[in-house]
Order: sequence, then C-alpha cells, then structure tokens
Amino acid sequence: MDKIDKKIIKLLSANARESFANIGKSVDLSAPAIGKRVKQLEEKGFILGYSLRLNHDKLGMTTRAYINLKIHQSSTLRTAYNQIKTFKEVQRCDRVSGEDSLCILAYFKSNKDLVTMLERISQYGVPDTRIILES
Amino acid sequence: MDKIDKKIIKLLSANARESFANIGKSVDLSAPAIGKRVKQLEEKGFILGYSLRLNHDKLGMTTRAYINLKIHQSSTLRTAYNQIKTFKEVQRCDRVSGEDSLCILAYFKSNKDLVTMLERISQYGVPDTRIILES
DNA sequence: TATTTTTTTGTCAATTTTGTCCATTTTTTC
DNA sequence: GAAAAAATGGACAAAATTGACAAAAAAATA
Repeated sequence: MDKIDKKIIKLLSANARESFANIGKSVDLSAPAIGKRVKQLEEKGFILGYSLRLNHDKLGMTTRAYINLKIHQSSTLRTAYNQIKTFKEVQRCDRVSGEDSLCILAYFKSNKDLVTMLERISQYGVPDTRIILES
Repeated sequence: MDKIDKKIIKLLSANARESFANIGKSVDLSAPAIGKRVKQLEEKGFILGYSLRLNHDKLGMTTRAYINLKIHQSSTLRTAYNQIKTFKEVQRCDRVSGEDSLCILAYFKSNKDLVTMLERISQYGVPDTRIILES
C-alpha cells in the first residue's frame, strides 16, 4: 500500500471502468503494472468490488430516509441487525453507539413503502425517522 | 427503462467491470446491444458513474460515525451543507426533516480526526454523534 | 382498420482498444 | 553486491466500439 496504490484507488473510485492504460499515464506506469497492482489490491482485500453510482430519483426511488432504531431488548439486536440488512430497500444498516442501536438508510418508491418498512421493523424497536430532503 | 435495462443495472451494481458480452449472455443480447443500452443509461442520467467498494478498515479509516447536526440559524443551513459536503472525510451529507437539519456520514483515521471535524462543524450547529460499531 | 412511414433496437463483421502473459531488465532491499 | 520484488515491452487474447444494415415497434396516414 504505497502512494501509487492510493492514487489508483482514487482514480478507480472516480471511475471504476477507467482503463489500466489511462491510469498508468496518471501514475507513470505501464498498463500491466497497473493490472498487477489492482489484482493485488483485490486479493489483499482493499478493493471489495466495483459498483454503480445511480440516480435513484430517476429510477423511481423518490422516498429516502434514515431510520434510527432503539431496540426493545438488547437480546434481539443481533437478530434485528441481520434481518434488516437483508431488506431490499436497505442501503446501509449500522450498529451504532448511543441510545439508538441501529442506524438504517433505505430508499423507497413511495412513502407508503416507507410506512410498510416502519411497521415491519417496529417489532424490534422504536423507529425514529428522518426523511432525506436533499442529497 | 425496460426490464432488460433494470437487469443490466442490477448486474453492473454487483460488478461494474463485468464485460458487456457476459451481461449479454444473462439477458440474451449481443455485446454491442448491451454497450448501446449502457451508453443510453449514462446519457439519460440513470447511471451517474462507476465506483469502488472499499474496505475502509484496511485502508486505515477505522473510526466511522454518523453525525446529526442541529443548525443554529436556518439561514446558515445552505452554507453549512455546501461546506460540509466538500470535507474529504465525508461520505454522505443529507438535508433531512426533523429537528436535526443535516445527517452526515464520515470516515476517519482515528477518533482524534473525528473530534477535529466536530470542532469544525460546531460553528454551524450542535452535533450529535453516533459511532459506528459494526457494518 | 389496414398500411405506410418513421423510429428504435437489434445483429453481424471489421476495427480498435484493452487486458494479460511471458521473458527480460530495472529497481529495491538487506 | 546478491537476492527479491517490481516494471517493461512485445505478443496474443479478450473486450469494446463502429458502421452498415435488418427487424421490430411505434406513429402517422389513408
């Protein structure tokens, strides 16, 4: 993990489909050298994968919300965490310090779907919802 | 935006470097057909870009936190939002409904850097911090 | 409704670009 | 200065892109 690897990660973060040859020009290395470094970054687990930045509004996911969940009984936290992570609307689900035990970020087609989700997770605890107005 | 486009987005979300030929096999189309569809998805703004999934722990960003910010005066919200979005540690910064006006997700090398950030944003409002324990 | 016209979307073949392998050379490291 | 690690350049394979054209879908016309 040297300076060049960091630069490669930065460039790939900006555009994960950038060619190794182009990245090479930026860091003054050949394409095969970049290929090998990227492979190593994958093998060593720095790079977990490649994904898309999407316009969720255009895709019809117009309701976005943070939901903090104060778990009823700490014994169910693990179950709640594992379950909620699998919901398709959930983008992130983090165990956090403080009174609220889980912080969930989820995207929905409509407020109706948000309500459905709130009802589903209420079995685990008390949700506190923040609608995202602008990102 | 038909069924095939949705499938393409799903496949590219899982692996943004998947070849068009392989995607084509999954949806029963030729590589050029996929290429054209992807280009359109970009041009029409559904796909905003391609990025990396990283192991931030391995990259030395071991402190992660959600910071809710209750802005002092609503007149400074816009400024705060625009400024905070530019901080390099900030992964997300969303305007949200409710008492807290901003919800920030940020990654840091250490707790010290988190504190530095908290001090910086205190000029705009009162921060309420939730440390991420597990993702 | 039937039929033309237009537009969109696809395929195929050819070309260009990109990725990867290998032998060799260069650079690091101890 | 020897051993190990990393880069290069050329050769080849794989992938992306282009252009010409055909088929299908949508729109317009009679």
